[in-house]
Amino acid sequence: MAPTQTSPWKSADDRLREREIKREAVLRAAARAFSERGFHNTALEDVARDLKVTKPTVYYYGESKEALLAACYRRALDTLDDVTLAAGPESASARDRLRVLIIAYAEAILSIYGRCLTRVPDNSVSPPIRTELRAIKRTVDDRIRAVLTQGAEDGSLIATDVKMTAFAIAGALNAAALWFEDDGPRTARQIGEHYAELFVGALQPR
Amino acid sequence: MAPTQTSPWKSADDRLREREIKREAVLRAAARAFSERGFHNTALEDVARDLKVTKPTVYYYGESKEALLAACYRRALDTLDDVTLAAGPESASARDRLRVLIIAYAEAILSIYGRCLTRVPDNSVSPPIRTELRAIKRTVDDRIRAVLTQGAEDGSLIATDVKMTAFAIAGALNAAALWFEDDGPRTARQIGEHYAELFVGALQPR
Amino acid sequence: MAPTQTSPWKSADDRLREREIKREAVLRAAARAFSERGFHNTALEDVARDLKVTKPTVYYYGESKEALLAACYRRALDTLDDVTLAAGPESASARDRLRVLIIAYAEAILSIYGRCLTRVPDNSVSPPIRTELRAIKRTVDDRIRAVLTQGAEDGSLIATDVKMTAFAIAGALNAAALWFEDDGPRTARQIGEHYAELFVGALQPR
Amino acid sequence: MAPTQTSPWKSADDRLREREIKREAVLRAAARAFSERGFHNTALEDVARDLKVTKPTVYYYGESKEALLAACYRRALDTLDDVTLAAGPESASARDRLRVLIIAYAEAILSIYGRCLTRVPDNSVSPPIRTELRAIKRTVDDRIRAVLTQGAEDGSLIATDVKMTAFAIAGALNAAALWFEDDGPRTARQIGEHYAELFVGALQPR
DNA sequence: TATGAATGAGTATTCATTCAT
DNA sequence: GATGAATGAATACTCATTCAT
Repeated sequence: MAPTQTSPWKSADDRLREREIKREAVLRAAARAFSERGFHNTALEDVARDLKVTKPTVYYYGESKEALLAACYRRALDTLDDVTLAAGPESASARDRLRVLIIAYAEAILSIYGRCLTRVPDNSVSPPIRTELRAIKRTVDDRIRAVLTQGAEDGSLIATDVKMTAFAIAGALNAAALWFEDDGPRTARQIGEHYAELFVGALQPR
Repeated sequence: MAPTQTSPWKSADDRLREREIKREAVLRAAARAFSERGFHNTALEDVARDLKVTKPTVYYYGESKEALLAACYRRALDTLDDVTLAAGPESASARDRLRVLIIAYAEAILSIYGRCLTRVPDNSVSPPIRTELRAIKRTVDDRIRAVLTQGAEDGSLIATDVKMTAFAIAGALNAAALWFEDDGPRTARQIGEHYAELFVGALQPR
Repeated sequence: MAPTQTSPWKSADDRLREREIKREAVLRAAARAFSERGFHNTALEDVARDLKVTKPTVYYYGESKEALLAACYRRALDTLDDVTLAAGPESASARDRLRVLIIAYAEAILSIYGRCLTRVPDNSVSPPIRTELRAIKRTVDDRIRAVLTQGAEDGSLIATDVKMTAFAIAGALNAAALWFEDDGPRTARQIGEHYAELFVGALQPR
Repeated sequence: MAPTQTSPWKSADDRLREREIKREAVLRAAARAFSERGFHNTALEDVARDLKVTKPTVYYYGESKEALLAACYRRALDTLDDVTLAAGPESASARDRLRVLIIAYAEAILSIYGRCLTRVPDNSVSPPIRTELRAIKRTVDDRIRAVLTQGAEDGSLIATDVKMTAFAIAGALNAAALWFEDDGPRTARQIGEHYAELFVGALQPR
């Protein structure tokens, strides 16, 4: 509900919110440019132009080009972290959980940040940040393995080699992020469902 | 057999051969640097230093930086093209052919050129070259699909969705190229065998 | 004692006074930063941070960065002008006047503004301002020469080459401003006395 | 003697020599620009223009702007180090040695590198380099003090306060470097002689 | 008064590429 | 064949300055 009397001055709160919105816009523009044109083929000037602002404004919201990339990576990985954690109730069968997880993973990895993560090699961020990012990747990988292990135990999935199977699933989904486009014929969710069907089918005990 | 009288001057033939050897060395050094440090984080000066020569020498064997990258890509794709074409006699069962193909694909994609192909985004080569390369990729993909289709027909494999299955297989193998190292614990062949087992097992009719 | 009824609103007078105090604080902070870190290595943001305000506030009290520097220079030169003018009564012997003058000069040149003057080259202010400043320097120099000339006349000092002697005295004192620190072992006055002793002794007729 | 047959190709030796000459030219141009316009008011592009080359050429001979400044400083300090070391035979009277030393110091400090040293504050070089430079300054200062001490001992000079006297001498000479110009009315040597006369006279025992 | 946001202008630095030797 | 020298073009980043609020 809007206040009866709206002040033309923004409250401190509004300003903070607006700032967050703008920073998010900068990050999205960067992620889009980086994933489409490549990190080094993108000048921050390009990002600025896409946003219809000037270069220093981009710097006002993002410390440096590298920091921008790192922030995009983190957005992607944090989302992956969240969604893989929440992949269905532990009470459900591993098969159902795997289905949910694959779909959620697909949606995350096919998002603009996810595409940035898979398409831009991490050579361009400093080793400490690289290490930090790899730790999250590892966590996400562990979540996939956990479901497969559960499946081997409850008999709802065959998983002779949990590690490799997890790699194959993630690899296949990541590969999809290399060609996926927002305005393509299928939505991220549809692709996720397709892959879920494929893998759950392939891992179905006979 | 060496000639009875060896001249200190090289024959035109020798010269050509030597030139080929040197060009190959330049390409390998470039592929290694590009895949390890990234295309734009690699200065041709670095490549030159690795070879213990100077920058103009690199130019003597490689037209330009972009051309060097394109040549690395082609080396990788041509090999993939060759090995997928030769994946077992058409007379063999699709299951056996798939096994052979996966192993051969793995060896190719885990080679230094294959790693360059998977790790370096193709944003940095000109659109025409990109198109050319994608055509070869498509051919290779078709080879995988063909084996899967054959498997669906001869009953040695289940492949409800040939296209996606092919993508998943290639995606998983390509993903392996992101972390594979020449001096790691397992050889490319071993990894290939592992994946072959995994996929052939998963696609086994019940 | 406070007025019986204090208004929470400041009088126009108070406001002016407060403004002067704040401007002085800005100038001192600028002088300190410029002399310690250098003019170009100091961003106005740094000055603002030292004062715990923001950049536009600094602009509110100082027209521009260059104007700030010019104001610091003027503070220093005006003080030098004042103290060298007041160096002892004309009736005193030149020797005594020189002693007083050297001490006063030392105190002025070792102040924060004096250090700013000696440490920051005047390349960064516009030629017109440079000219203006040099005129004051010249005046100050003339004051020193006048005392030396008086000494040559009244026989209390030997000064075969007034011009060079004046240069040497000023040069030595200015040089001290390059290493002097407020919290060093000796006060500005002590250093001044030391130099006074040195020069008066050296210029003592035999 | 030129060889009877001059080859149009430069020998490796010639090349090295030429390179040294060019590097020296770059340093001199940098020192000139830095001391006249100030370090930060000089763009390397300006230096390049003075030399009629392009910016990257300047980089070919000088690692970075800071390194260029440091090299200028070192040129100046090394010369000061050399000439103060060689200030007359130890057998000579301290008075004569002081005369020689002041003249030599003056010539060094009034050279283009010396002027760069006195006019450009060392805020712009990194702390390690600053430390290194200050060590040389200290050595030079010690040389002056040593002569004064010798003078106090052999009775050829009065020096009640060796440390301050040395500071005064160096300060006065350094100050001269602030206004000296190559095409001014007096040569560096003349100025040096003038100062030598002044100080030796002032320090003459009565 | 004081501040958050935005910008114009400038500059150090890098690097692919060329060319005379 | 191979190299030292030189350059054109690009780009990240900084900072003084302004303005609406």
